[in-house]
Amino acid sequence: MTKKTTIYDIAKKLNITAATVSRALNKNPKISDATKELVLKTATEMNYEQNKLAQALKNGKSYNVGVIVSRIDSNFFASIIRGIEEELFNHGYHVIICQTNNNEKMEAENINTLLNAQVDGILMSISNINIDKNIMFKKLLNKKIPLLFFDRKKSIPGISSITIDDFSAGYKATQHLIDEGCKRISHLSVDRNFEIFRDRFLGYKQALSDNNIPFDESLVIETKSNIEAGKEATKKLLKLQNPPDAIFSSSDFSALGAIQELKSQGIKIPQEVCVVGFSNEPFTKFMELSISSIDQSPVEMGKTTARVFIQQIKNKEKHVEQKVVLEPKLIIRKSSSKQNPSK
Amino acid sequence: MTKKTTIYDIAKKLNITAATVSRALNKNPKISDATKELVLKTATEMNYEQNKLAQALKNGKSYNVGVIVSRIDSNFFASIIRGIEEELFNHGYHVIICQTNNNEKMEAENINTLLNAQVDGILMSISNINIDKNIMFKKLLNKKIPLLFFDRKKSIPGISSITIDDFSAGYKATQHLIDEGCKRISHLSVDRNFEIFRDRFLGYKQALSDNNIPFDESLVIETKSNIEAGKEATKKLLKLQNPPDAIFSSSDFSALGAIQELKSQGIKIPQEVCVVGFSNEPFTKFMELSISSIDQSPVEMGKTTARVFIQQIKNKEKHVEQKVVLEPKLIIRKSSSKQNPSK
DNA sequence: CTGTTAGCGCTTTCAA
DNA sequence: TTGAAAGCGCTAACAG
Repeated sequence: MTKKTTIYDIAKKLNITAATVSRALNKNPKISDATKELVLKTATEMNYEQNKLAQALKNGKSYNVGVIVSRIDSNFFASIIRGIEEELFNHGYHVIICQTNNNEKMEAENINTLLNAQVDGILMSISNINIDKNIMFKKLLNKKIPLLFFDRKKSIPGISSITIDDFSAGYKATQHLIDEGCKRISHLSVDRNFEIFRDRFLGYKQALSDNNIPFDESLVIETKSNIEAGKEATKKLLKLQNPPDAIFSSSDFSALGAIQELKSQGIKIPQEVCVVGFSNEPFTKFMELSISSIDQSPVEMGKTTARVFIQQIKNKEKHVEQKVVLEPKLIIRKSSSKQNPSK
Repeated sequence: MTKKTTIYDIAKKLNITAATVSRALNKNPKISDATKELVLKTATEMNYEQNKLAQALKNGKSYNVGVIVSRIDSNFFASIIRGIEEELFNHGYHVIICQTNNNEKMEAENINTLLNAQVDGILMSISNINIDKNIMFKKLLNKKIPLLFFDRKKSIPGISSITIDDFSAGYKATQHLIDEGCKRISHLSVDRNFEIFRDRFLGYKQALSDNNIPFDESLVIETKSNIEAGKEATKKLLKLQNPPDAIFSSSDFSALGAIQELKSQGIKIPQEVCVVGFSNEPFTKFMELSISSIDQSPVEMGKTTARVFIQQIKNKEKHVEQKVVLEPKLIIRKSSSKQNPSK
């Protein structure tokens, strides 16, 4: 519980000046090896600890990075953050996390407090904030600190983003279902104001078109990303005159709901209806009837986001806009393997 | 991209002094409402943003709290962090997350960088650090900033902890299996150097004893917390002369492994063997054969941890040691419901 | 109710 | 190679 030792204490003890101590500690080449060593030694002796705060104030660099997500207790975001943290830690940065619950007000508030905290950058999966009107967001854009989007992005000139190719993901999933012999493929979509969900939908549509399967509006239902919603949507689909023989869901949770509903109505999966989800949530693999899904390699996405951030920090002025697009992986499991249901 | 405005800029514009501006901004009661209003107004006009760094340096309070866990991409820890963040946000604190991967070196390093970053407190789920020998940890204990344990604690005088009653959890799970009519209950344990795993084991043992069921060493296997380990352990158990009719696992993942192994050997669950896991991971609920488990209410645990931290910060000197013990909830699902397998 | 002054701990010109 | 001095932006004690 002793008083903190500062560079002044070290300086006094060594009869040198604080500036020299500072330089020695920072391995400044203009300091003689002798004093360097001496300073380092006494520093540890006196239990000296660098005060990053003072350093940050002086240098205008806090070595803190803000990460904004809707919620952290989703495997997808948690994995991204894991990637970010691991990568950034190696560069001496700390990660401050903020949750928005998809609430615009919270998004703005988080940006605000992060800016006040003088973070060196903000990495965010953007949700409902209005990028044209929101004052906080505009303020953020005017800052010199890098802003990066991951997963959920908005297209803004000069702003980098790290995403997966959601169009390709939608396409792959749909093509796979077609390859399995499905003819009437329905799609459980989520709010298509989000680019990611719109792109998945467009990929789905394109795959149909490329295979000369007519697009049927009634087979597309926009719903929430949860089990109950998946059930409800599936109920509706099954009431159609001509019900689907496959469901591609933009969410693993609604895919699970769909499966539960299908089962409860005695419909065989995958024989009668194939199902593919999205995100490769852990549970999809664990189910007895394992669920096919799209893997977004979230840890990799996080690491990449961190790397791009580091690049931008290093390059100072020339913040080249980077649009990194990771390729999604289709994971085929039982819920959509007619050929080889033992898979 | 304009230069940051400081309180000095505001002061100059208003022909008052920076101190007054500071006071006005901080709603100091000794400032006239007139100037207060004026300052606030010009502050927003000039796009003023408080620099928390300077404030922190001056006050010795960063309003940052460090949270150390083994990994963030586990539903349990992610949920705890969710709770912590939500609660702390309301008090103006930010959460810096660190992952250790159960590695002592990383644990120490994280403590070190967090202290350098001048966090106002450290909330951690401790794993392998040696509290008697590790220099960094001792340094931490000598600090005036609060240290709190959640979930995985060590008993240290003066240090508060927020845990669940793991003994009770082990007891409840075992008692439930006994109530289901199981006679030979095995236990998949994890490294019992951790208090939590030891306590679960002890609860298990106590329940057996209270029900006059002899404790059989051969039914207890210490294993890792993953599917493969669960399978392996179960294989061993099934080779016993007198195999178990129930498995209580300290981990949902090894419980899942156990279930997979049992099934592959054609053993009926729960009719022939009942299974109870631990942690109430999301997947346990989603399985067709849903898995009974112990819910640790992680979000609540996080919120409670945050609240205790806030208390300690407010009470300054009198850091009363608090040992909050939350009651675990047994969630009975299909994997252990002989009576009512439809449950 | 407001101004003056000093300082949190560190870095960084400028000089020597 | 090192020292002296100023300042990052803010707050608090003291004075008026």
